[in-house]
Amino acid sequence: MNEALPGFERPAAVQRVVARPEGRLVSVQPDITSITRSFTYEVPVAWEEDGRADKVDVGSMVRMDFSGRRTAGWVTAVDVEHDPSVDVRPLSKWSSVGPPADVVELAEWAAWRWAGRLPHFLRAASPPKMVPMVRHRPPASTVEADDAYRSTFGEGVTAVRTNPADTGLGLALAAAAKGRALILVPTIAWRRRLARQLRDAGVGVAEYDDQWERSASGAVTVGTRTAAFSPMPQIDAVLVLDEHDAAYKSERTPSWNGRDVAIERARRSGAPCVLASPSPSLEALRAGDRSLVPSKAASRAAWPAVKVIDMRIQDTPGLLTESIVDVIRSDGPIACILNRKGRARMLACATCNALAVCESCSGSLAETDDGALVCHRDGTTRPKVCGECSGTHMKHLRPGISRLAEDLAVLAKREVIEVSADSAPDNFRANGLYIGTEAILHRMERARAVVFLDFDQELAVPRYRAAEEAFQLLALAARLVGPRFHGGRIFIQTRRPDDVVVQGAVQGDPGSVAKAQRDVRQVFQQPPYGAWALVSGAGAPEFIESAQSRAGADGAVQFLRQDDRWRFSAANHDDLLEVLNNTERPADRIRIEVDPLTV
DNA sequence: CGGACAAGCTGA
DNA sequence: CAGCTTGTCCGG
Repeated sequence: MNEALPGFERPAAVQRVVARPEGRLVSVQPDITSITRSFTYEVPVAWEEDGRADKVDVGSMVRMDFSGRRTAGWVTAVDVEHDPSVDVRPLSKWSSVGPPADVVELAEWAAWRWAGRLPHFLRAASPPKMVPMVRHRPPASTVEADDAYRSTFGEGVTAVRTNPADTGLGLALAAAAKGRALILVPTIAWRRRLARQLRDAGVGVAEYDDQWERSASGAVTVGTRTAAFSPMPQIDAVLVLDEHDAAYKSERTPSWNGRDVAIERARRSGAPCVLASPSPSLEALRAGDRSLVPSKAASRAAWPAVKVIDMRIQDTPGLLTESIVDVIRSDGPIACILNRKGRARMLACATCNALAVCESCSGSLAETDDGALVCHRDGTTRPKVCGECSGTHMKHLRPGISRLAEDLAVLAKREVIEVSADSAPDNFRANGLYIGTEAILHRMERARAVVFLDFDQELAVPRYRAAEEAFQLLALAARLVGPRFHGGRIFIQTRRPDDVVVQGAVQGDPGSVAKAQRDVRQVFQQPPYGAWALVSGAGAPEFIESAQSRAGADGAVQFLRQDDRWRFSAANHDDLLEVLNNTERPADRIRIEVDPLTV
């Protein structure tokens, strides 16, 4: 249409093609998610005169004409060969310093590892505002590591089990004592706190990504998952605090994990890497060349006192038992936890109080419309009969939080403050009684006691990581209430008092939980002893079909259909990603989630 | 992603 | 068969 109108020709720049390029040639990845390859451009000869040409390096952020429009991009290679069969256009602008060459390579690795697109990772690695230049500064580390942490940063990867109340400052200082340290934390609040503490201790700190330029100049860098792509010119130590935290995993596609990028980055830099957590993930224990755990006595002392309330032998019905009356009437901030997430209904036998669980997988059973019991995990059904005593009367165990809050107020003889995702108090009163979901544990900084009103719900979640997640909640509660000599107490109401997760907290022994989990995961080849990915979306059926024909009959990758999504599983990531990355993408959208947490 | 162009559809 | 929609390809 435009071409037909006189005087409305396209701008000359768009049509200009360099027939025989005179300047240096570079590869550029356009900042367009669906474009997954680089294209050759010329560095304009005129840039040689004013020094702009010297700034064009791998990672540089530039602008150029691409397919008829002006687009941003990253230089992914310099001094590339001229291919006479394609036109070469000049770069139109040098925009900013970008990620250094090793981070561009790291981003390429991450795109492979999570079957994602390169621009996504390059964005995470890029400055939020344009940076005209970076001056490298020598590391100004005058700190000395505490004796307790002096040998923590050794060769390779070390999984460190911390005390629940450990703020990570000691480890962070030990990392900074090594030189240019990269420190990852799960939340921005933690980043700010730790950066302030390090500054107070005399460490020059950059907070990623707000202080991108400072990070690029070589400062000790603290940040959340994206900081794994920080532009530090050199890395002498990597520290990941609370490495088990699900916040390290991006919930959007590609759902990459900052901890795992940090491990890879440390490996590539030859830097020691410490993965710290009060409840280490099996992934960290497996990735670690060694692990450091406190003695059983020290660990026990660092945990709060844990009181288990056996719900099978309670006289009063409901979740508000006699055993918690004293604590909810006592002083100090008290948190009562009742997770309502997931609408899974649970049933218990009216006669013997046994929880209705699946015989094959011990997932919780819900009641179907026609009165049978169905397992959330594997879908098996059985008649509404108690597995313990053959009783046929079942009671529902799922009161709502608001209802419970009223009863709790009566019982506690004080005001009860309800906390949920959308109604959270700005600050927690020193003497308040709170009830809500596990979000409370993430919001409060300190508590006198934490009461898990219905811990079976955590144990019975139909996911392979249920036990690990349940124990992480207990570790979080342990952090809030502090060690037993501090008076910190946790109350666990459960029908499974002997469960390894509950006993792990009672004994203050996370190791026993990890060991039990490891055995199960190894037998069933679950992560990290196998690699999983979920594929869903409109294009999924087509994708699965070509993936299956590609994987062939040798069976390196298995395919399991779960409703409208498929689970790919393989013995390791190499086998899994070989299929995921080399299977042609269908026209319809698909979502690939490598290492899903909620299966 | 988004422009270019091809092939398919529709109404007179 | 013009005029429009929908689909597929490809970019330096």
